[in-house]
Amino acid sequence: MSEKRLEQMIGKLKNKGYRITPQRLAVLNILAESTEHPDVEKIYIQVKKNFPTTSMATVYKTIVVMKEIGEVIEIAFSDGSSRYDGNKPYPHPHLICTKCKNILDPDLDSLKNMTEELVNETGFMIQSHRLDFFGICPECQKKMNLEK
Amino acid sequence: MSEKRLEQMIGKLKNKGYRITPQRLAVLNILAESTEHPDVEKIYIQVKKNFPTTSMATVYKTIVVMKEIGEVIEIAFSDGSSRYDGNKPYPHPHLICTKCKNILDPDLDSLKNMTEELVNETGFMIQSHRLDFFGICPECQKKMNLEK
DNA sequence: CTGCATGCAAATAGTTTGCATGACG
DNA sequence: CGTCATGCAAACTATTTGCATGCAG
Repeated sequence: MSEKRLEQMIGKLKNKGYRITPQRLAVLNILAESTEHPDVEKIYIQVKKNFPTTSMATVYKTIVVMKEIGEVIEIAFSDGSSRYDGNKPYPHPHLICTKCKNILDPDLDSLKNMTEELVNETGFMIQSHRLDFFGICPECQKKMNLEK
Repeated sequence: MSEKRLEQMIGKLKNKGYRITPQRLAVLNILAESTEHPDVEKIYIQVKKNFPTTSMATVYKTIVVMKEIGEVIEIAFSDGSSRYDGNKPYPHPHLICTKCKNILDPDLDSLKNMTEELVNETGFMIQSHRLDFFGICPECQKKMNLEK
């Protein structure tokens, strides 16, 4: 499944004339496999396990390339941090726990209707969107109750 | 109308024990009046017109305070830039033109339903959200057609 | 082989902080 | 008057860039 995803990413890279290096592959692997929307730090740590010489710069450069060719999306937060998603590199809703920082991808079909409504009302040509919900996940709610 | 908004902001500041300085007032004025979601730069330029000695640091510090007391929201984008809204300092949808960078506040009542749906499905306790649509506004669409 | 990718270090940009001075309450 | 805010400059942090070397194609 995410095996396929990795193939897709590699294919697109080759198509665009980029080279497939071991470091890039390692970064792609994490971006393709991970459904947890990792940040740069996390990717870097992971990549170093297999490729100890890898530099932060390479991780950043790889992400820039992947964003450019539309195979990775960035989710930037107001605190300056960013998380990345190469598993579903298209706009989709996020459900973010402000306690444990986990990010889920809920299904929200009604979003399509909302977009259509917006087009009709405003005349905008919609290109993409961003929908994040912030809250406390059930697990963290339990923990908070126990602490009291 | 936004006169009232300014009063609100001032009141909250006083309540929390913060002082009302001319520089803060100037920043608050812009944040309260403006429906265009200005960035720090824009606020700074405006404030300098009336208070030439004002520093960037003061603008930043004022924004930090206003965010803390919930009277201003920040909209951070993936390119690192941020825009601020003191006119409607609560979560609401944005409609952003990627050409001219204008930001509108559309009405989308169905968002409430969406949130309820989410709570039922996931058990999350929702605290806030962020909903941005990116596209081309009607004016920019016209310009693009003329250029062809 | 040729040129793009790597990785180190230096540069950058936006934001934050420390501190002496000034002014709100 | 005491304390907090200002404004300058320095510090900081995350990201980007330049360049010599390495390696993919």
